[in-house]
Amino acid sequence: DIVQLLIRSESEAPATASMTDQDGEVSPCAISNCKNKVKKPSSGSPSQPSTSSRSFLIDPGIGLYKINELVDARDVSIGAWFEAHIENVTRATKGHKNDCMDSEEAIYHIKYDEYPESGVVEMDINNLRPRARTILKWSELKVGDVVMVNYNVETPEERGFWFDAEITSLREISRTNKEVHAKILGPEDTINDCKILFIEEMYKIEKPGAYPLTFGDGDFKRKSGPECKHCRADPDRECRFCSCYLCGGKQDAHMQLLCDECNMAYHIYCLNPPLSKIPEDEDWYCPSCKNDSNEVVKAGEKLKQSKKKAKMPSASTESQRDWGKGMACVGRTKECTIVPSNHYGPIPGVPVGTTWKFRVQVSEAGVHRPHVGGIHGRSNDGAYSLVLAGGFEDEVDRGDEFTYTGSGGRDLSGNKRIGEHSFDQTLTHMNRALALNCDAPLDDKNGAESKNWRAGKPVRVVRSSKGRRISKYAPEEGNRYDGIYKVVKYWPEIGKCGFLVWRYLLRRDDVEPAPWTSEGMERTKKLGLSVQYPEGYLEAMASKEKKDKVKKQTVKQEPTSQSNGNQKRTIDDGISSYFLAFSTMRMGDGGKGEAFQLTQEQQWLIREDCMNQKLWDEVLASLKEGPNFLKKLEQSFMCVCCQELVYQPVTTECLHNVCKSCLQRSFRAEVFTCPACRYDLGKGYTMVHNKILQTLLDQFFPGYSKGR
DNA sequence: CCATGCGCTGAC
DNA sequence: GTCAGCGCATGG
Repeated sequence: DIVQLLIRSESEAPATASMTDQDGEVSPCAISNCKNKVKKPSSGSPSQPSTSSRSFLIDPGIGLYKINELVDARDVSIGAWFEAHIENVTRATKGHKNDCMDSEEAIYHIKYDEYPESGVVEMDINNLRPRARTILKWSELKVGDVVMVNYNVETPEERGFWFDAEITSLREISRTNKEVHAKILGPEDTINDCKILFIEEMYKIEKPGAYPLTFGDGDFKRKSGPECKHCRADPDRECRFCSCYLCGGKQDAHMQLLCDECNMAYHIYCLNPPLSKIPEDEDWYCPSCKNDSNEVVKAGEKLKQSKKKAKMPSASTESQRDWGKGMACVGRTKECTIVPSNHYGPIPGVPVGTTWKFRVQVSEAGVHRPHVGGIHGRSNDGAYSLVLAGGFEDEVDRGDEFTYTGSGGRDLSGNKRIGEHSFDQTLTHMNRALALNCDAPLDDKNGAESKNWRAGKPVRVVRSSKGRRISKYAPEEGNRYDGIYKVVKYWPEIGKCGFLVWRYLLRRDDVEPAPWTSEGMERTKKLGLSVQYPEGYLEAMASKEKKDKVKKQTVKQEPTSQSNGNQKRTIDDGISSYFLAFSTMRMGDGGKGEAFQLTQEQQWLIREDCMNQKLWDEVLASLKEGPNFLKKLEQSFMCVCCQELVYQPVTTECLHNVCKSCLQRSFRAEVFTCPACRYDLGKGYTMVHNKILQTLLDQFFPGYSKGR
């Protein structure tokens, strides 16, 4: 399966090393390194690449592309054409192969040769159009041209998605219609006379053989029944090439205009304003397709400043500072996907006591997502987490109980993130969110107190070392996750700053011991929780301070530097219960940490999930590794399609676990094989939701289902 | 699209 | 030691 290949390529490709490769060489296709199941052609031809057939329209190493919408815009103008090498294809976030072919969310990493400063950009395949292969027009077709064709040819055989064909004859039927015959160029199945049915989505090959001949491996199967001549699907099914993009109708084909940019069809009468007749001009572009030649960035030209950047104050100032180099302005490199951003309660796998040097890391871990803000919440829902950083002198911290101050009331002029207190706070935005956590009716005048504070919504609390100036519970370094607290009451008052502030009383309600208690310290030690630094940070600091020959850090950082932890859950009430999951086993071989203890129910469920017995055996072997158990579990039950923990898993006959929705998407695209191993499941396959596995995963990763 | 923000660092 | 001011994620 293509998606799997992409994923493999991510793990096998030397990501950063090859990114900096400046020699201009086309990097070998990462996909070809994979042990994929795509059948190689049995005989080679000079023009056939030595790599196995590639499965994607976009290949490493091919030329000029257009970005309409960047997932990560960095320094690139949206809508720009630019010249680039596809460095490797890293990830298809969603969708099956066939979906990716003509739609949504495949994400690529590419390298700009001309714009090395732009680095890695992720983009949406749908907005990435190969221009090195000219999109053809009927008027340009000549006998002898080599073109890329796919399902637009009528052949006696079933074919893959894309292959080269040489035009052998042309006969003009009308201004808009030609009968075109071609010879397919291929190593094993040269077909002398095939008919090209339509030309949309067809590309002229400027250097025949320079591109892979085959992009698919024959997944497209001709159907025996009636079919649309464009998509070859059921004639009643909507086809993007012959249905009007606006009304969806197929009628009045002679009244349809095809956009020369996106190739979509439009009824002239559906347009706004409508056209009375087919325009004389050869080219026509639909309203949503820009065709501004100023937008094309030629090789060697500088990219235009992106709109977003142009708006920023930095555009007008001539600052010499190299913003973005240090940790002041970096972006996330990871994202917590195991639970949604509006998740209440602990993050599965992050034990109390986990400490990160920088706020951005806390964000990556999903414990407190905003980079700067103190409260994370939603004004109509509640607050999920907060950071105690001693921003207000009049806050009191007694460890298991503390007062906290809302946000706002600060003068942020001058593009600041924190500033002088200069006006009253209101119970809106995050302040309202935090108030909603209190189990009492909202009162934005006088505040409120809960009669049953434990019934409030849980808040993850992080203490920052900055809080040391007012609190002895703050960590010495970095930001430490201290567990779950609840809002006991909140009230407005005039703070030391002289303005009205909203104040909150939070009280700890967590079964995991607090890090400053003796029990907590012991556990921190046992789990080996030391301050985590960003990857390469310590090394960078060390080389920066060469004069300090004395190595301060004797503790070597673990390569993944990710926090680990374990937990189990019986009631999903948002209260941390990792602690119950551990038995304090003694580790004989120097292994640190606590072993993960399964409940009776979990043991029973695992035994019941007999189809996954082999997988469970593997996973259970890491029970002793405590903190690594959940990691291993997550890996083992990852869906190959969406790259996340399987949701509503279907365990296939070939013993792979795929999200039901992912499998359904594959089936909708008429691919009836297992996404993991291509085992033919058959069109009539009944997808059975493995509820036992779902129950188990919900227990191990509380909250993850809610994000799906 | 815009507003918000209990960080962070290099320059002074 | 102080401080200006950046990108970024997030919510609305």
